[in-house]
Amino acid sequence: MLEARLQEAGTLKRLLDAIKELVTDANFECSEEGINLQAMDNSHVALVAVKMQPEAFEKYRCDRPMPLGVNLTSLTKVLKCAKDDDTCTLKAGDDGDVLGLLYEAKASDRIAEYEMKLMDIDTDTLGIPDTEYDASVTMPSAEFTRIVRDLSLLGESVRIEVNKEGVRFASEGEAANGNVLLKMTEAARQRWEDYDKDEEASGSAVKKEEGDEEGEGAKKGNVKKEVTDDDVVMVDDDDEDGEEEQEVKDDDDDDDEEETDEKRKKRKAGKQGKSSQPPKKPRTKKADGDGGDKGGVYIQLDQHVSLTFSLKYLVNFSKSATLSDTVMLMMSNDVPLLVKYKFGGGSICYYLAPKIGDD
Amino acid sequence: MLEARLQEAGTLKRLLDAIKELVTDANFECSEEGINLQAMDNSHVALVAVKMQPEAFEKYRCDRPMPLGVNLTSLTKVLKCAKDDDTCTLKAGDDGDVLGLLYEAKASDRIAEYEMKLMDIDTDTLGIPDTEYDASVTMPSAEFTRIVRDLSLLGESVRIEVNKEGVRFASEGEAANGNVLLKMTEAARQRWEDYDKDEEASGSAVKKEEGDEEGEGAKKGNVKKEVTDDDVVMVDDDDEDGEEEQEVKDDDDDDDEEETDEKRKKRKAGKQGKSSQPPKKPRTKKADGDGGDKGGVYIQLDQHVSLTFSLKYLVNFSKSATLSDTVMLMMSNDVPLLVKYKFGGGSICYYLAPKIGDD
DNA sequence: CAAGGCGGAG
DNA sequence: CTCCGCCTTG
Repeated sequence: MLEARLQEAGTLKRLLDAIKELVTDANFECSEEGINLQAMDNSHVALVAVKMQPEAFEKYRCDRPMPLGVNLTSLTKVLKCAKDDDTCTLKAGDDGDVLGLLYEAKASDRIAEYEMKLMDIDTDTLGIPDTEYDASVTMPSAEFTRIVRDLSLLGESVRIEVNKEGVRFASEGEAANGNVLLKMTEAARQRWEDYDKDEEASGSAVKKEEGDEEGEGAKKGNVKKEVTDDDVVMVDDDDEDGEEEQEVKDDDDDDDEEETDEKRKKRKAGKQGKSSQPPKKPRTKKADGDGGDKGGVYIQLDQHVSLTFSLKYLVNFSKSATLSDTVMLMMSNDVPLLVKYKFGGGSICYYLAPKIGDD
Repeated sequence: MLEARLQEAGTLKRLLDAIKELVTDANFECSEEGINLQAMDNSHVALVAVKMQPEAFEKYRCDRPMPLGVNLTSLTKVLKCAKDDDTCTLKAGDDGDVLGLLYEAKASDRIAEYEMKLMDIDTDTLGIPDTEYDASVTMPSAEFTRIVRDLSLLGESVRIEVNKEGVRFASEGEAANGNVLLKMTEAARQRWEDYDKDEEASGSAVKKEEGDEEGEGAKKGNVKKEVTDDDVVMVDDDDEDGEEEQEVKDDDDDDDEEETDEKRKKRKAGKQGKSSQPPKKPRTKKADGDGGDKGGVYIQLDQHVSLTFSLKYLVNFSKSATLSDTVMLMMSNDVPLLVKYKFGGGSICYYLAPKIGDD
């Protein structure tokens, strides 16, 4: 029996908007670990993996692992019936042939219930290579969206080159060639150097994706559980209170002359939007001399990489910018690119193999 | 060698948006005088002439005249890759087979470079008739956009009639006829009576367009203006007093026996919209009483003109409203209409021959 | 209200 | 397979 209450139906709506064009049917693998979805895109070129941990939910309960085979087109329709700020509760019985959705308006003067038929889906669960990436680029998701959209006007593919000064996106087309260079900035480094750490600590590092799959399929109860459900509720409440107040006050990111802890947190709240960035310790140093509190990229680099990808897919991936203000691109030569968006209590990862040669 | 740096890429983007549907390929004639473009529209009915003087640029250098044959569709794509407030630098070598575009974010953490292939274009440079226009109408560009869009819903063409009281746009269609009358106002006169002078002084009067092709505008001065301001003001005052009645009479010119409520309403609706026409205040007195600071038209008139044009083209021309709040319509009987928009350091002129007879 | 994406037709 | 028109989204 599954019961998962999401504070904001909008989260789920945006999630489905992000992947519904890539994948039409997928199993929502529900367990006490949360809900995971993994699927090849329709043309079997890209892979999308969504993870929603119990923390993503206001309340989460799942007695035993169960796969819920969902037609995403149908689910999208059903979700359209929710208002973004409705509370959304997912329910499934142990037989798992129907998914119930309950929408409750915050004012609780409106309750809507939907039931969606589920289906059996051949779960061709693919192992995701457990890569240590040579290069990791953390950048504003809107910037990534913009770049791939721009370049897709010119050509079919983009070469992404990372060195420690910056990242370059380059495309060649019939009518024109173009390249965009984003420089690493100190401000970006400070903003993001711990961005992915938090997640590893909480047990959902990139590398773990594969393990999860096997865990679900093969054994049960064996899964790591660093987080208890009780914690989830409490943490969630805390966030609620704190964020509200902070965001109200937040109207100027500009004036960080001297940075107080509070200001710093406020700035984060504003900057991250709906994303989940846990507050990080105050950093007294600031050095935003290189300008802009939104631009810039942060790069971690073991080795120079240069890879070519289909823009069509990247454009599709970039739809997830609605879920987070930040995106990470993880690359190693000759292995699939990982494009990762983190959002409150979860993440969405896209994998795309590089093009070989210069086609 | 050409190097031209534009403060805001948005200017160029808007310029291309304005003409790209009319013209697909054109030569950018670069010289130390600036950049000029002149082309017939695809169906060889209209002519568009763009001028960007060196002052339009933050930095401008062009060692020797060179024509850059540009496919505007491609250029539009490349320009889409710039953010509106990026600095945009155009570069071309002396061989002129490639146009380089460099976009720099103001924060300078983002640099994008594009290279566009150029082409050879048969430069059928057309002499633009060197007309002394009998009538010149200066008005808010948004108003013009609105009027031609409105009327294009009814019919194919519009008759533009100018007398010294105002300008009337009239269309007839299967389902309905409509006409919009804009009156000259004192406020508009004050706003615009010198509007085109500046340009004359700086050597780019309307008549000069043709001259520019050959070299430099030899002469200056264009619209004759025998109309005295005094007359205008007085007339305007009269209008103020008897606005309703005057309009009735105007309508009578066309066909009306007597004014019905319905007609009256139609006319008003047409006249107002988002436009200028300030609500008629009870005859305050002087001309500035008609005071919107945005509405009204300014008319210079030697001779009454009445010409008919294809609305389809005018609607296209009116896209340039993104470039300027003001548009000038210059007319003489039986010669092409000139629709002119001026913007920082440049101008865009459209020429369209009138329809003959009543087709 | 305008632009981009999708679907249908030639 | 390409182009045009309709529909949806920002």
